[in-house]
Amino acid sequence: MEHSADRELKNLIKELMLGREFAKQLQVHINAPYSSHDSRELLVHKILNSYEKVLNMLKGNATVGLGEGETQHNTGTTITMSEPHSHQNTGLTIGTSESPRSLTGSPHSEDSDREFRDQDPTDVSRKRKTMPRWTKHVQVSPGTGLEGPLEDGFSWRKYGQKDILGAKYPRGYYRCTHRHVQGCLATKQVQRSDEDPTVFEVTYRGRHTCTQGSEPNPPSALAEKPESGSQGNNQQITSQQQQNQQGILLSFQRDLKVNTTDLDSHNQHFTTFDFPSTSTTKPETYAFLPSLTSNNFTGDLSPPFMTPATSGSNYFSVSPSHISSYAGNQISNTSESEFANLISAATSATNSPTVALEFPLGQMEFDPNFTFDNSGFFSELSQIYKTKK
DNA sequence: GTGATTTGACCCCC
DNA sequence: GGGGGTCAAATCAC
Repeated sequence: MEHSADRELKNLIKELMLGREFAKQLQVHINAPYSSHDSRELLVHKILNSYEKVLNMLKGNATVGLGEGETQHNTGTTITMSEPHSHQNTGLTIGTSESPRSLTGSPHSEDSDREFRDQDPTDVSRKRKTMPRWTKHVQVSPGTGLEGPLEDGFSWRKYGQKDILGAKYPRGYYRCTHRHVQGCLATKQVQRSDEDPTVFEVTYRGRHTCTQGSEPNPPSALAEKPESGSQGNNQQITSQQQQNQQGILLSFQRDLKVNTTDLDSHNQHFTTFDFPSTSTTKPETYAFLPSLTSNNFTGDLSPPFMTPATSGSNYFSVSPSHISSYAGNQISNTSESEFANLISAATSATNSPTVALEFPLGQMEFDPNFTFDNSGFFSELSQIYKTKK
């Protein structure tokens, strides 16, 4: 079994190294004016594929459920992450094998779902099943006139509304505005609560694969228009999304409360986030994922945690220097430090939540200056991984 | 003119 | 077969 673990670990490392190589290539492309959008997308796709393989490997070995009604409680809004295969909010094995299908799809297609379905119906079915879901309960202040829950930092486009059996109010269906351009598959559903019309149940599905870097929003968009129609969840960190984070924070501070009642009891290994009720924390200290397609990495490595708005996203933040150092490193380190770097790169290269949640981060103590290229951390991580076998 | 929303219809999954 | 999710044409708003 030990040998098996070693072998799997080597496979993990191998796959991560592959991903890192793609990331390096991507970095070159990002900085190269001649690089085409398609080639960058292809690289992103390769990277994601690589990391998803890793995540699947990890899932098979270190699956950790958050348990029923996994929530995070801080100020009042309830966030519930759902088992991807289940339509019930019964728990979470955070992680999805879904790949950003539209990254390779034709961006001109309005109907990306159907197009994809035509390509591989079976896969679509699987993707739909494995699409990560998480739900927020958002209370709006009466009299705000808001019919839908709040901007949350992303731009959404409504594509449907349907009356739901047994529900007083229709359910609204939204998808990412960048779906066509960037193939972002993030969607959300907004359902007003029967019991309390001021409460909206917002169910997010899928991850934001949009970088939004290719069409940056005005930096002040959120700050100046906090009540704008843009809504959504956060999955990646780009320059724009960092701004989005501010909007998210403002939004959550204003309207949301995070219920983490059951979280600790279900998994004490998790690094729980502490969502501040006041806005003294820098947005970038929240763990939003640096986008691969943006070289505008920001953020220090403040304590990693996940914000409700990033449920289903990474909660590692990586500093630019770290990223660049990864890209510049030769693969010549010890296996553990290499693993450390790779994991770090991996966590920065995918917005899948799997890595973060399936590593018992809580066993490590994070200090405010912690960095993920800390080889000690990954040495321990590697050790934990082995002992779980 | 362009982009967002509405809404009836269609498709898929349970 | 029914319900939920999505599509896409029509309509609206800017």
